[in-house]
Amino acid sequence: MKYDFAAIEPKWQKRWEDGKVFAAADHSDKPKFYGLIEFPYPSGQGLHVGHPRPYTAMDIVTRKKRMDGYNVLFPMGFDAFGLPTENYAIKNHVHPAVVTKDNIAHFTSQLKMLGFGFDWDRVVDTTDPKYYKWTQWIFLQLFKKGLAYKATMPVNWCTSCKCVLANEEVVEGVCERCGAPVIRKEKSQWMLKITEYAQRLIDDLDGLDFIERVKTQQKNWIGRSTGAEVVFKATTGDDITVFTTRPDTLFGATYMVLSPEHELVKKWLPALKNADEVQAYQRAAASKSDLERTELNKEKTGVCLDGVKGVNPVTGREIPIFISDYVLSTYGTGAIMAVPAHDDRDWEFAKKFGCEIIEVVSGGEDVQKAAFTAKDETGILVNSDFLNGLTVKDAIPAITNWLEEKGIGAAKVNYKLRDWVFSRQRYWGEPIPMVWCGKCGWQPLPEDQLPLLLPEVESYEPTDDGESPLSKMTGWVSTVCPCCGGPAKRETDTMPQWAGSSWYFLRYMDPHNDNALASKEMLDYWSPVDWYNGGMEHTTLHLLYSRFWHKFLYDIGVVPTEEPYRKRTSHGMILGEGGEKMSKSRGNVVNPDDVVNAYGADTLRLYIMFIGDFEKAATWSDNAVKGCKRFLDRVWNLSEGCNDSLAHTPANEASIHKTIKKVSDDIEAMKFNTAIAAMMALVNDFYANGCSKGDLRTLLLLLNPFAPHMCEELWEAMGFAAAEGKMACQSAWPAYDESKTAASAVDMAVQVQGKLKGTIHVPVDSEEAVVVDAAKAVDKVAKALEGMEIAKVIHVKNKLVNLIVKPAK
RNA sequence: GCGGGUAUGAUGGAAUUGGUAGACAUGCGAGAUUUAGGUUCUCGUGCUUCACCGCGUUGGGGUUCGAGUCCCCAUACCCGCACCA
Repeated sequence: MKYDFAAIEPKWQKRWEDGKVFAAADHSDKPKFYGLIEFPYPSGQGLHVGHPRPYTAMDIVTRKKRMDGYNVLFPMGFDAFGLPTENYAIKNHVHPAVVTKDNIAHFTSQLKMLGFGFDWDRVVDTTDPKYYKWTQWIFLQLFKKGLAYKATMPVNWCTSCKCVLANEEVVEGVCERCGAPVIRKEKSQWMLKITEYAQRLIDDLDGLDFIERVKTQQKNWIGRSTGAEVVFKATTGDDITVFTTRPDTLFGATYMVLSPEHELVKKWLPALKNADEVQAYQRAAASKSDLERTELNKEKTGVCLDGVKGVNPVTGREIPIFISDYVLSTYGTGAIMAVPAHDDRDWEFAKKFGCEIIEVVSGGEDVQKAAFTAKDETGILVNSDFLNGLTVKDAIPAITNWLEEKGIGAAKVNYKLRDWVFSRQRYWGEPIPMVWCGKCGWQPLPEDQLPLLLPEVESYEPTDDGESPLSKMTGWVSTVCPCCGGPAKRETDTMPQWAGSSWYFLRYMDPHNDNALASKEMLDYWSPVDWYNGGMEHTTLHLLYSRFWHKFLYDIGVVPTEEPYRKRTSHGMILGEGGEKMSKSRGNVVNPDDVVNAYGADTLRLYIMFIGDFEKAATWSDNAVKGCKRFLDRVWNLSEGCNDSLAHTPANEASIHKTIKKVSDDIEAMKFNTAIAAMMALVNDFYANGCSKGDLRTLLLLLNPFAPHMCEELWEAMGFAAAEGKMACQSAWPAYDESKTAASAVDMAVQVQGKLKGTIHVPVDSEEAVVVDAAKAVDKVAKALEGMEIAKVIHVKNKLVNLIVKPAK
C-alpha cells in the first residue's frame, strides 16, 4: 500500500478533534505542563510558512510531554484587533468584525490542516466582547491604582496611520508598521506607568530561564543608570535640576544645556534678549521628525540664552545656559550640566560654541584635544577642591554625600524606559472605559457596565485632526457621569494592539469564565506558563508589556506568580529561496497549503524542523522538502518489510537506544534538526540490518511528535492501537538504557605524531596495551614506526591512540 | 559609536570535556529496475596531479602529543541600541 497522506491526514485530524484528544484536563493527578506560542494576528493573507515553525516546535514539545505523562495545556487564539483589518474594512466597506471572523475561520482551517495538537475548546479572540471585557477591566484596575493617567506630552505621531505610536513601535524614526515618517506631536494621551516597574522588570529576570539575548535586550531597553540629581541656581532665582551619572565632575561643569521644550525656557522667554532666535530654534526642533533628529546628530546645534545664567553650586561661577536638541526632554530632568572635558557630546558642543573646557579628572590625554571619559580607577580628581586626589570611583559617593548634606542634590537612578503611550486614535481596538465629566474629571466606568462595546460607526477612517472615528458617534460619546450623574463624554480613543496580548495566556486557563478573567483555582493550577516560544521582535514590546501587566495583577492579588513565563525561547525567521525575507512584493512567499497538497502536513512539519538551527534564520528550499518526503516514504515502506518479532533486532539494539537518548535530549534542547537526522540514520540502519515489528514500534513512538498523522496510521495498521489506543493519548515515551547505547566494539583512531594513520576495531574499554598492539598492526603505522621507538603513548579510551615516536638509538 | 552574534564541501547544516572534521539531507555522477519520464534501490561525492603523498573549518599568529573547538590580532557579514547626560 502506498503512503497516501492525502487520505491519512484528514482522517486523523477528524479523529483527534472528535475525540477531544488534546483537551487539557482542569483536574488531573498528572503533573501539568503549559506550553505556549504567540497567537497570530489573523491577516487576510492567511498563514505563510513562517507561522508553523514555532507552532510545530511547541507541538513536538507538548506531544512529547503528553507521552511523558503530563497533563498538557497547549492553546491557540487570535490577536485580532489591529490596523490591517481596519484598513481593509475602510477600503472594502465591510465591518472589521466581519473581516476578522472570516480571517479567523481561514486561519483555523489552515492550522487544523497542519495537525497541531491545540485544545480547540479554549480558543480566545481578543475582539470578542467577552474577552475584551477583561482587558477593559484590567485597565480600570490600573487606573484605580494610579498606574493609568492622562497626560499631554510630545508623542510619536505616524503621519500615514494618523495615530500615535509607542516608543517601541518607532523604528529608525519611521512607523514600524507602515514605514511613514514619525513626527513629534503634543497630544493628550492615556499613559501606563510601566516605569514604576522598571527595577522589578530588571531584577526578576535573574530567576527566569530566558535565553540570554532576551534578557540583555530587555535590560538594555529598560536602561538603568545611576547617578545624582544636582540643583543649579539660575541668575533669575529659579532652580535648574539636572541629572548626571558623573557628579564627580561637577567642578568641571562650564555650561548648561536645556532641551528646547524645557519649561524654564518658556518662563524666561519674554526676558531674553534673543527671544526670537530661541523661538525659531524651538520651532525647528519641534518640526523635526525623529529620523531627522538622529540623522543630523553628527553636527550639534543650539542657542545660548542671552539674559540668564546658571551658577555652578560648587565653584560659584556663573556659566552660560544653552538650549539644544541633543538634550532630550523626555529623559532625566530634560536639563544637563555640561562637562566638556569628560563627555564626548559636551566636548563637541563646547568646541563648536567656544565654551571653556576645564580638566577635573587627570589621567587622560590633553582635554583640549579630546574628552577623557574613563570611569574606572585610572582617573584622579584635580581642580576639584575637596575631591582632589580621589579616584573617580571614590569621588562619586563623596560628592553625592556632600550634595545631600548641603541639600542641593541626591543620588538618583534613571531609566531609559518611558511610560507606555496607551491611546490609539483608531476604531478597531478596545474602547477605553473612561468618562470625562466637567465637574468630576476622569471617571472610570463602573465595572458592571463592562464590556463597553464598540459602537457601529459609518466610517472607520481616522480623522485628519487626529481624533478617533468614535468621536463622530455623538450618541455614543454622550453619557452620564458615573460619579455625579451629570452630562459627560466617553473617551473616544481605543487601546493599542498590545493590550489584548498582554494577558491572553491567562484567559486560556479558564476561557469561558464570565465572572473573572480566570478563576483563582485555574490560575493556581496552571500558572505559570512553563515554556513560551516567540519571536525576538517582541522582546521589548509584547514580552515586556505582558510581564508588566502580570506583575501588576500579582500586586493586586489576581494572579499567583510574579512572573508569567518560566522559560522563553525564540525561533529564527524562514527566508524565501535566495535568502531574502518572504514578502508579497518579492513574490517569494511560500504558502503552506501548497506544500501540504503536494507532500502532506507531516512532510512540511518535518522539513520546517529539519531546515536548520531553530534559533537562526533559515532559507526555504523546495528541493530539500523532497528529502523529508523520501524519509517518510522509507519509514512507511518499513512497515511492509518488517518481521513479526516484538523484540529489537540485535544488530539494531545499540542504535535504537542511542537514538532514543538523542531524540529525547534534542527535543528538550530544541535541536529538532539533529533529532530528525538521528532518526534518519536509524532508518538507514533498519534498511541495512533488517527491521522487526518491535524496532519499528520504537521508531514510531519517537517520530510521532514530528509526523503524527503517519505514525498514528502505522500504529493502528500494525495492531498497536487495538491494545494501547491512539498514539496521541498514550503515555509511553520510550526509555533508553544507557549501558545499551554503546556497542560492544568500537572504531578507534590511530595517530602517529598526532597525524591520523588509520583506525582499529577493538572491544569497548580495551586496555592501553591491547590498543597499542592493535595499532602497531596497522600497515601505515608499522611503516611510520620503522627505525623509530615509541617515546610516549596518549590513549583516550574508545576514542583514539596517539603514538609519539623518536628515532631509535 | 556601543553591545551581542556568526564564519565549516557545490548547498542546508553535524561535530559531549580540545580527541577520526563534513553526521543527516540536498545537489551532482555512475549503475540497476522501468517502454519512457518520474518513483525506488545500490555505489560514489572536501580539495589536489584523483594510486601514494600533501592540503583542508574566513585570514594571520600562539598554546598543545593533538585545535572547527582555547588565547591574541585582522577581515567580512548579521542582529540589537543609538545624542539616555
